[in-house]
Amino acid sequence: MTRPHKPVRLADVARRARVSSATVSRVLNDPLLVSEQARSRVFRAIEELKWIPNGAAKALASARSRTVGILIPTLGHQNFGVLIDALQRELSRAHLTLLLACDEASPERRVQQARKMVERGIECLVLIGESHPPALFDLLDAYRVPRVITYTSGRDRRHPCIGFDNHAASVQLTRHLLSLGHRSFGMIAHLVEGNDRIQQRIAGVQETLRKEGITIPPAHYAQVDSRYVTSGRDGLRRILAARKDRPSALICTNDYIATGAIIEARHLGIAVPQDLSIAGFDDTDMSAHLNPPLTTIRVPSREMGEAVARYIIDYLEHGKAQTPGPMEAPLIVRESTAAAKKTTSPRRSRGR
Amino acid sequence: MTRPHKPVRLADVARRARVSSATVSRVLNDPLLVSEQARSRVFRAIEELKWIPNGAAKALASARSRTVGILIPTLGHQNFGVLIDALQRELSRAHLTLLLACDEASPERRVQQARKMVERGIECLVLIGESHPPALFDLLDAYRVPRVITYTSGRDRRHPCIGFDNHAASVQLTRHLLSLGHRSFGMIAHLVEGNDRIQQRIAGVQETLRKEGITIPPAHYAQVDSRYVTSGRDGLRRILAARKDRPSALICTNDYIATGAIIEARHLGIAVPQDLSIAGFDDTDMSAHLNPPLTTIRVPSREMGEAVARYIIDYLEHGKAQTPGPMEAPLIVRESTAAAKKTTSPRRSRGR
DNA sequence: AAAAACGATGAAAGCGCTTACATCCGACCG
DNA sequence: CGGTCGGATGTAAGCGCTTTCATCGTTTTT
Repeated sequence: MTRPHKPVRLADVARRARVSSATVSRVLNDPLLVSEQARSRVFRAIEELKWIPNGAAKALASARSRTVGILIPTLGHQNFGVLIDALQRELSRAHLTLLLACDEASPERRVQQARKMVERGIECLVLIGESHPPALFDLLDAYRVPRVITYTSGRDRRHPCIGFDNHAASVQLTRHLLSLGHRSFGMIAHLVEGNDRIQQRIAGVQETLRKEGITIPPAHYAQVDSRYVTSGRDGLRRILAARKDRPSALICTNDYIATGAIIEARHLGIAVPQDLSIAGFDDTDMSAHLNPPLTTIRVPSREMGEAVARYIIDYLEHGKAQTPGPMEAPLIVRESTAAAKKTTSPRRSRGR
Repeated sequence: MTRPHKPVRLADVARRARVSSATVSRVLNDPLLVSEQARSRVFRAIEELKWIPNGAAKALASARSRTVGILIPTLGHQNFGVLIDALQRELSRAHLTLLLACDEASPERRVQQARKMVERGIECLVLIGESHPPALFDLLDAYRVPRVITYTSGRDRRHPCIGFDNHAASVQLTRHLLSLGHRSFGMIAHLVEGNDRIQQRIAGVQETLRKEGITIPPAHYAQVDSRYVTSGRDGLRRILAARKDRPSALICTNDYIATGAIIEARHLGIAVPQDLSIAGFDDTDMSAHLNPPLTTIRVPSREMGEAVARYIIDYLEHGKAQTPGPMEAPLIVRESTAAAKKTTSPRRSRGR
């Protein structure tokens, strides 16, 4: 049942190299403390014995696990994959390993996963977004586990955040559509409980429109339950079925959904962007290649992953830690958005 | 620098519950050994003290890390994400945590990552595909680390494999095209060093064609270097530029590439499937929604992740372990493939 | 030349758990 | 009623490292 023990231990190496175990340990952790001579004997002994140190013992004795945890909603979303990919690569350069857990559905299970990780001794926990059950943060506080939040630049200043401003990006996107003369908007949003990033994107749109005296009629607002292509198709169909008039611009909370909307539009014979402008959020691999190419916000996944890693390494190894400012999430204008056809309904006066 | 110590230890719980430390440990690991009374006192004490056991100490004392490692080429590919997602969810139900490392590029670095994991005491390593540096397997052997290989059903019987037969699936796909009357084939392949799965897919196509006396002319075989959409576009462009005649069917080694090919075809005014049939491999989220929907092989990512988890749990917890047989990777016929136009060049006689 | 300082090393005490092994106690047996 | 058994518990010896502190030559200082 139990894995048979590998018998080589640090003590064996010490014996072989004719030094004390303390010296072997020093060779590994602070080589300069040891004389050239002893050091090379130790290295040779390690080689010869093919010794691999026991991480658990190391962690126990040093109170350092050299492990970082990440709690992610899902790995089905390419952007998260890219982020983690970058994060892991960077961390590994500092000899830190990544403990991964996925959980979107239940906040309680999320706390449980976090507890498991604390038990594992993670030295830092990476979280996506700010909205997590208080119990989760309490846990981290109680055990003094540093945390870093990513994929958002953070609304409240309670935690270190490394990411971009979902709200601002959303505002920018909306302004783009407004500047093209659009006055009638639709939206397809995937709203998962406690997904603050999406909420901010939605809020960004609505607030910006409200300033222009525009609201999205309920019938033109489709709430869907998955983040994938199908939802975009469903969403658009629902919006078109709801009323006889149709929005001239459609904003989707991510690119998968926007892709679905573009696809469905073509299916229904609606010309994009002539009859309907469509915009997304994320800039997926595919987005530039759609027909028409999708106007969207480019989310800096890789950059976030790398920045998070740098932050963690600085914090853990050098004690100092500085979150970089909010990152750029630029608007990428492509051909899925275009000027609105000349207004058919009387222009409302500007609000405010 | 070092994280301040959380002072609650098992001994504190023992004291509070008025039992020995052994009893506390037993409550956690084998509750039935302990009387109802003592047990509940211990549980209460744990509650009150908010004790979280120290995983490193646990691992050291028990020689069990309850940790599983996975080495993955990249997280940028949705299918890998889905696989890991499923794997992690299942493992966590058995209180096993997942250590993740990504590395595609360098085989040496892969071995290094594996070494790190062995140091961490992983009880099993999950690998994608069979082709890895011998040093990697030597390492696992030396430390008696069980392994399971996935994303392939395995050619050599040296390791437990849980996956599907890339070669067979590829044959099936090719036969489909042949049965539609195609005789002139092109291929876009992304060939990464030591990617056995892709090699098998390619071999499956070529062998099947050869049996019909067909070979893919070098000019119609585009080797690309990324697995993403852009490569598909580039690949198709290259193929079309190379000769004046054009294949009637195009096989791509994955769906991202096939997607790119479809997109580029439309761009160039080539009708799919009338002028060119295109097939992929993977069945991405998008594939069913492309225009036209993509004929492909459905890769059972989620199923593989779950099956791998089950296998590991059985092996680790119950000692017995049985790999399920090869999994289904069905051909999904959609509209991107159709009957070849009536042959324009004289039909070759059947080979062999 | 004695004192002080330093660099290299070793001895040994943990780190916080698990797990033989020993012990105790009441139930059950002949 | 003494002896045996078995369940519940405690004692204490590790698990394989790190790290403090002491030790011991060697330099450097005064």
